[in-house]
Amino acid sequence: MMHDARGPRPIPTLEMVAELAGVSRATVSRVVNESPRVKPEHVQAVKKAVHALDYTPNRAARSLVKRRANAVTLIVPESTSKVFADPFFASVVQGIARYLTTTDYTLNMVISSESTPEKTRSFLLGGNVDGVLVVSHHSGDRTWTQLLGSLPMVFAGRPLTGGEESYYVETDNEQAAYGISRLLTESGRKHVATIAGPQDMPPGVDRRAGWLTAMREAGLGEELQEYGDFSLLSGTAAMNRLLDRGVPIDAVFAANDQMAAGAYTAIKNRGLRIPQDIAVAGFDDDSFATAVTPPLTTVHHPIEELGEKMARTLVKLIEGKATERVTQISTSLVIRESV
Amino acid sequence: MMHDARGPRPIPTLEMVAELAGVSRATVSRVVNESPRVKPEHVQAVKKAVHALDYTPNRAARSLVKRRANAVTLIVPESTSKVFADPFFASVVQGIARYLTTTDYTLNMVISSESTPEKTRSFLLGGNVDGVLVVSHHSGDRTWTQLLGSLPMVFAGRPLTGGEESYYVETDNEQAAYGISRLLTESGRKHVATIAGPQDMPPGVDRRAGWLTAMREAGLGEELQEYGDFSLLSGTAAMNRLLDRGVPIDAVFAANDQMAAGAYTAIKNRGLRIPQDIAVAGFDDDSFATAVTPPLTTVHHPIEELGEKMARTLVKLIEGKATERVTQISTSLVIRESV
DNA sequence: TTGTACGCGTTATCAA
DNA sequence: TTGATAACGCGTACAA
Repeated sequence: MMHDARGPRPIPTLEMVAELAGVSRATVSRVVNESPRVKPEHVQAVKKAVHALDYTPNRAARSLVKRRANAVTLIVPESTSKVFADPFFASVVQGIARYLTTTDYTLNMVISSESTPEKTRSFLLGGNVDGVLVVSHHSGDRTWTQLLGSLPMVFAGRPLTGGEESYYVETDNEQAAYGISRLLTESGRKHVATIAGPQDMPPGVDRRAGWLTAMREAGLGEELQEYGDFSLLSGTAAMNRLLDRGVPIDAVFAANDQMAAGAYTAIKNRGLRIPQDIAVAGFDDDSFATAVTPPLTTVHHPIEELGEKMARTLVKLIEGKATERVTQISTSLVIRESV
Repeated sequence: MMHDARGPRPIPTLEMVAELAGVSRATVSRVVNESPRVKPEHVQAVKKAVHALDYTPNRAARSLVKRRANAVTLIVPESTSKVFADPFFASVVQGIARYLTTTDYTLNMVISSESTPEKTRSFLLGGNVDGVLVVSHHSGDRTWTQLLGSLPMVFAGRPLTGGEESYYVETDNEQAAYGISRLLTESGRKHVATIAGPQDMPPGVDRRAGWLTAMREAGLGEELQEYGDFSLLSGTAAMNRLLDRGVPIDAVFAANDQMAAGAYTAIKNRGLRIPQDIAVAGFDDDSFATAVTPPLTTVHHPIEELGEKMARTLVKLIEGKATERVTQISTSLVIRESV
């Protein structure tokens, strides 16, 4: 019995398929690309050969002639990556990747290190990529809005700059924040505070606005505001500042779950009970929401879906199909035990 | 004043650079690839032209001739992605991406959806990728170990199968677990329990082993073991089972921070205090470690570094350079307030 | 030290 | 309906 001549299996080419199937390369190409006018028996022969050889088209060769990379790039600003405790990023990527595997676009990631913006820029503009996805908390980083004219781009969340022309997918933060704040006021709470996010990010601004609307509607005061940076510790600090004011507080809406979790610490440290003394509501429904005791009542924010829709929009854009410029993600209330 | 003739800027080619610099394409190519023997003045002229045109080599064309994709793929098994609450994944990717931007490899991600294993396989074997990184909790998924002979691969963590031949980066889980368990015994605790991870994953096995060694060394019993699945809720459940045994417990080592955080809930619900009544130690130093009260004493696990080393190893492998088959990541103790 | 010429694997054009 | 053949942009023997 002979040895297999092992070693790295040579990568099959279109030419090899053609030979095996007894047709020309052109015909194989047509079959592979599902071109209509090919004699059925040839189609069969080619498919059989493709299968036998386990042939996969060479992306590089294809890109070269089609002048298209069939790839989209996900940009992760370095600033985001440092605040990585946040489950947001992973979920968005998840959604993006999952959708893209159903297309034949490849997803590649770059960390836009401040050190080499040049390098990133020319990579993007060098024809290596058909489109760009930007996930950043400081959404719409100036750096990238410049690329807007040159390359299809989709942002996660409404960019602060260039919002009029750019494509993005966003949650209706204001509406959702309003909804959960109302939950607080309607349950009879009279002194409803908020721990708002940074006011230089849309989610920070909008979630605060939603709270504000609910307060006005309920005829409650607007004084009980403090700001955090979406981190857990900042939530604790903000809650402490609120409690230090010495005025009654019987509920608080935090602009995300991490800050809500932080608020728990401050509240419990003063011997106050959740929700009996102070009701707490959050936003995002991330892993922190169930990590705390009592489990947090919050806004369910389908982040993976956000990623998926970003990718879907980008692909349409690349292929020149009609697409909404802004896509809304819908949220829902998750009632747990903190209100 | 004339209008700029805007519109999508044509992508500059090597040929255009050559023309502008007044040399042949071959010379430009040599300059771009830092080939030594080029007349200095030509080098200057070419560099100038490259800059003027903002020229970037076309990856596709380059791949085609070099028969190399200059790309590595990160595989995320779908099973991992469903348990996405875990900060582990994001950090690993972070580390990988950050390192790769310093090389000229591109990082692309695929979710290995169970639905299309074929597609993934032929993508990988089709010459579109020079190497593969696998990040999975059930490390060394059978699916991928099959590729071992055909493509350079690096795993996050020691694979359960194929561990003898594959390249991987891992934390010395056992040593670290031993270290933090000793912290418990040496502080005078006499009834030290563990909430171990699943015994079908190396981190689960090894962290438990480390605890066991510490117990034996201290002459303490080995009975106080319960298992979780690394999730927060499983931590609570396991701790409850331990407490329900009705025997004394004055310390517990959880195999990760999430389970430790879960244990907090169970402990507090019984009116016990941390660390006065029960000391708690975790593993990973992830965001949960500081999210809980009191802050968790744990093992600092530099996950981003793990990602970086994976990428570094893979690149060496691809380029045929010598590399250790297994790389160890070192940990350290983080003393907070739970012990 | 430089340039010419060929080939990488694929698709597109055109003639048959 | 098919098959030659010419690009696509680049690297690299080889010759000069």
